[in-house]
Amino acid sequence: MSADETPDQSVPDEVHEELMAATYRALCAHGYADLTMQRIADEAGKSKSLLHYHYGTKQELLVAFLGYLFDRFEARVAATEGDAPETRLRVLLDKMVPGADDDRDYDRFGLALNELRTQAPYVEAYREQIARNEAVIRRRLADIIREGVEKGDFREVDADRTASLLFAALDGARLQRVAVTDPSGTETASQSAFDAPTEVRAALDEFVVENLVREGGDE
Amino acid sequence: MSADETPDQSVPDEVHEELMAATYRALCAHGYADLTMQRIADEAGKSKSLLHYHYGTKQELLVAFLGYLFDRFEARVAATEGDAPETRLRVLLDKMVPGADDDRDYDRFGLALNELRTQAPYVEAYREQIARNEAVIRRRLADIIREGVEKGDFREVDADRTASLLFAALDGARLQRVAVTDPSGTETASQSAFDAPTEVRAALDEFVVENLVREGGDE
DNA sequence: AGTGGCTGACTGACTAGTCAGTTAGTGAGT
DNA sequence: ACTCACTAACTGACTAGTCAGTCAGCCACT
Repeated sequence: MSADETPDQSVPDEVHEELMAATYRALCAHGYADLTMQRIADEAGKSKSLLHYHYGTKQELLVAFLGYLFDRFEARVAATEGDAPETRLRVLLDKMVPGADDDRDYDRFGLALNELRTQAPYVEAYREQIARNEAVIRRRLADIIREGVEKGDFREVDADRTASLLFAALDGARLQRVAVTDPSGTETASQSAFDAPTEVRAALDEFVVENLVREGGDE
Repeated sequence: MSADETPDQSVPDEVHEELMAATYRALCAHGYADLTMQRIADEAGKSKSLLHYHYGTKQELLVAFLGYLFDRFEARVAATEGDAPETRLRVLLDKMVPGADDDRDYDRFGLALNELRTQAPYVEAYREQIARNEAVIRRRLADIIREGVEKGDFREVDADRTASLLFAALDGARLQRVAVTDPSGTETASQSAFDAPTEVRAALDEFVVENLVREGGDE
């Protein structure tokens, strides 16, 4: 089935799921820089050797993990198919920058994922996997915008370019929140009471979404 | 106990400059994850012990380095003072996302700096320094926009919010370019011939800057 | 009785940080 | 001018610790 990215070794689905979930938890708990095979093993309640047994190297395990994440994201996004472009756009944007109401440790995870991503330029296997994932997401954004333009809901804009802006801005916003936010909960520095993702979402709505949507005929 | 908490004062200017430059080069060459005291020392042609002698720990050395970077950026930005808001805005944006024509290893450095930044949530000393730096940059953006609004060059927008969007978008763009770009020069994956920063700059010009600049009466 | 899933003990490579000691320079007393 | 005392800059060798990856063998099946 979806045990696609691990070519030779057929990891039993049940074990695979368990180890991927353990990797997720370990990333949330320790971040990528302090992620060790031992910590993942501890999180799974299994031995470190088992990880090597199933995935070979740490790098291969993490590539498998990226594939696992991608599958999950795709599944979530596919659920919105069929809705109106504007709705789908807003939902997708919300999905990419979870508000404070969302999953508590999503922040910690997004943080760790960003760490992992910064390693992409140095690790070809990461780079491939990540580039593939992001290209698909960006394409989805562009498709939604294109659909909106065709249906007449949106102004005639360059869909790819607009998608790039949205993607980049949200990405940057997430990065900023994450960089300034202390995961232990304490508020830091002088510039508090300022939430980058919220600000950016508001600005995007003002400049892009509102600007995109044609006057008249909604709701 | 010789190594004190105040590196900038205790380290002789000449040596400080040399070691900071060596740190810069070491970051370009190896990235943050593979940055070791030995590599910095090698780059400086000095011993590893010297780094510890002057800065105490690796963390303190890197905090000093962030301060060094910040000073340099401030100096560069201050040079544009006095120009028209629109010009200053465009120049500053260009400065934040260097085109392909710019410094060759700026890409590699920006990459390493992103790595370092992702460690901010885990290292309070980094977080403080980085938050301080970014707050000042964002404030500069906002000031320029505010000035533009006051002079009547720009539409009446929320300066802080707009600055946040610009900052976040450019940040995300830089991150994306960097994540997909292979530092060794080889083109990767299918999605080539697409430069995120360029796309985003274009989109920002379309949605924000053009939108910002007054062209006679509208609204 | 043999195979796949799994483990504990181990290794080799590597790293931040320490420490005793060297070198070069400065200034004071004679 | 020549020691002597002191100090800052600097180094090589070392410690203590971490980590990915290996390997011989255990256990539960069939």
